[in-house]
Amino acid sequence: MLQKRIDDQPSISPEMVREAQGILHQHLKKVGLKQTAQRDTILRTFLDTREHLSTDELYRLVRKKDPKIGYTTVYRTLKLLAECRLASEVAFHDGIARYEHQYNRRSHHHMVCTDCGSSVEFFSNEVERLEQDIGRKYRYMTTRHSFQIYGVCEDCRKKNGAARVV
Amino acid sequence: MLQKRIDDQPSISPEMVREAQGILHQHLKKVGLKQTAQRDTILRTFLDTREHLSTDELYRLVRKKDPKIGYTTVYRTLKLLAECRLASEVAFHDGIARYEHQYNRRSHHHMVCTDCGSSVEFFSNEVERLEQDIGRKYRYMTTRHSFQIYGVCEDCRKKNGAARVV
DNA sequence: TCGATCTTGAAAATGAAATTCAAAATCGCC
DNA sequence: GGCGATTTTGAATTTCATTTTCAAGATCGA
Ligand SMILES: [Mn+2]
Ligand SMILES: [Mn+2]
Ligand SMILES: [Zn+2]
Ligand SMILES: [Zn+2]
Repeated sequence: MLQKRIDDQPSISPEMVREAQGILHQHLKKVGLKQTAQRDTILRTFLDTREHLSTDELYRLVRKKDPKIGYTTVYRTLKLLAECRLASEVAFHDGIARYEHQYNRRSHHHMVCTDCGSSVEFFSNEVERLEQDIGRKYRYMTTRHSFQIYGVCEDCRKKNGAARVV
Repeated sequence: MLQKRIDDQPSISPEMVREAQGILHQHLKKVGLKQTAQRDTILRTFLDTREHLSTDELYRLVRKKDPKIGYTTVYRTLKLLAECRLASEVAFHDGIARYEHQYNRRSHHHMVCTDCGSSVEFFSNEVERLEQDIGRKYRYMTTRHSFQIYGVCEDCRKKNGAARVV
């Protein structure tokens, strides 16, 4: 899946990788789980990307670093990363769960092309504020929100236009 | 699933049922499909509710009116209703697709309790405007958006608070 | 009425997510 | 360093909503 990005952030620095691993290790200790080489490999592979990865996509990347790591472990580790706020699930409504970096990352939303699946990220303070306002109004203790815009990107409109002429 | 409602609209009038059926029949003719008793029964059952129904929930209601109607027909008819804008899918992220009335209904969004699954509806012009703004900015032809707030409702907080004391 | 076309619904297939379980690894403790 | 209780791993299996299949039945224009 293609990714068009608004911000062109550099890949994550070694210090941030160490910091992120520290967060994972601390979380593991806190909930009585154990450090493993698999979990570290999966975290490092995840940090190496800036995409919105499905479990399967991350699994394929992890396999290159250690072919013995199984799909189930990747699936379970992604849940762990979400637990300690290193990753968060993004809903593109294509029927599969996707994850992206969350640590040291500015909160943002996505506009998704329903033709090619590519996406752009955008920022909106209004949406953040709305969560607070509506939560207060109806006495919910809000935890998160989900906001996506769907449409057809310029490239796909051009392609489809050309196809129609033929 | 419980439904707390902001607006307390009366159940749909006979005129609106007729009107909605007209819209379905017109759509069927337009795309070369046929009128059937099953489709009419499913539409009427759907209009009788004001909930956010899963296919299975609607199927159970339809069965009471005509036990011979199968799950697959309900599933397919809900897609038809969405096609002709009588229904729309709502994403509560509980793993199943839900549908609600769309015809003559003000556009709105949902705040969902992650404990009990109940929801409140709210209105926001800002969100509608944001779809336009972001679409224009990144040259997407936008078709729709999806916005939900998640949290814990007051009732669930009370219950959990009580449980904690015990 | 006729017949081409569409519909129906039980059954099967699909596919992502979740669970199972026995062998292997971790880590606090001595 | 080694012990052993506890957790992890990963292949295999299960789950479950959704989607497809297909043969018998219904629709509707001519
Ligand atoms: Mn993103
Ligand atoms: Mn609603
Ligand atoms: Zn596109
Ligand atoms: Zn609740």
